[in-house]
Amino acid sequence: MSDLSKRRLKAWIRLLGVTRAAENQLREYLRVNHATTLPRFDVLAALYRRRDGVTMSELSRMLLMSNGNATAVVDRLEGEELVRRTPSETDRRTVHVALTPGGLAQFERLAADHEAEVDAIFGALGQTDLDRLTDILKRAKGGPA
Amino acid sequence: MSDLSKRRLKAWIRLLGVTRAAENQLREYLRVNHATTLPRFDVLAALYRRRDGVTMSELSRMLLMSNGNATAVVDRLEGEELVRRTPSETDRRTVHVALTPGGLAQFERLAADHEAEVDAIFGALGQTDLDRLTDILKRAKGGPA
DNA sequence: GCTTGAAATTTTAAACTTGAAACGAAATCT
DNA sequence: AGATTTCGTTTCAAGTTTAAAATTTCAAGC
Repeated sequence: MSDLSKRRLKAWIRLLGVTRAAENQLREYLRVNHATTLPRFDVLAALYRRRDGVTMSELSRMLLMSNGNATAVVDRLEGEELVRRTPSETDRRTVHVALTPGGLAQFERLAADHEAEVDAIFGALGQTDLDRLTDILKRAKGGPA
Repeated sequence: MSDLSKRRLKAWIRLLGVTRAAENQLREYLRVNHATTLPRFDVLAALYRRRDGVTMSELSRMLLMSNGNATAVVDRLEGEELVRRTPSETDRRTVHVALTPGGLAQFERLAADHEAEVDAIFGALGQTDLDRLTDILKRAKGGPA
């Protein structure tokens, strides 16, 4: 139980606190102003980034959620016609998920507001802060692998 | 849509990714090695920090979760005799929640392992990194209020 | 004392989340 | 080819989470 170990723990607790607070604020924002939720937004954002579509497995890996959960969220979005499932031509196990035109339109309306809200939450951080933060997080994650 | 705004968004996405990855790793660790979950651990940790007990409202504020959710988690922990609810003497609306001796013992078994796991996850970060990270997170949170 | 409003908690319904199990399909190995 | 294993997805049960409504209690003002 070294001193450095305790400092890592404290930093993690603070990291968790800031992240949860920001998530709560974004969740509230999406709920009040756009009547949607964070997981829905996350899925739409992932599909926006990969416009050609992704498999269910890719999706759950991108969002760090279980495959079972990805199925459930996509089910709901599909029910609202925001997302479309297409069976793969080459592998009958695989399913491709992609935005519908309606889903694309909805996401584009959301994205700008979402960015503005993030900008407000982290408004206290300037260029140098962001660079340092990004550098630290990069090394925390995969390490210099 | 300034450039700085986009950088804040990217930093937030990375922050979220690192935090979720770490949470997933800790969740898995607690599940496999201690047959428990993150929310249970969080509640026990909060009650360990405030050994005299806290009210339900305090608890939900500390953990940034809804009051209804705090009720549910405490219900289960109470069912397992890890936690005890005591009505307040002075205010009949309030309930004090505290660790039972068994809950205290279980948390102390968990805490060291948890710290070691956090230490492993963030092992790439040294003293300077942690200081910088903490400083940035402090300013991100409340701002210089 | 009575009313009104705020506070603390619980309850409820719906959504989210996970891990495990089930399923069909593809790949590998004899 | 046939058997086994692996892969991709869905289904399932249990637990987590939230927001909103309901309940009970307290505090103030009248």
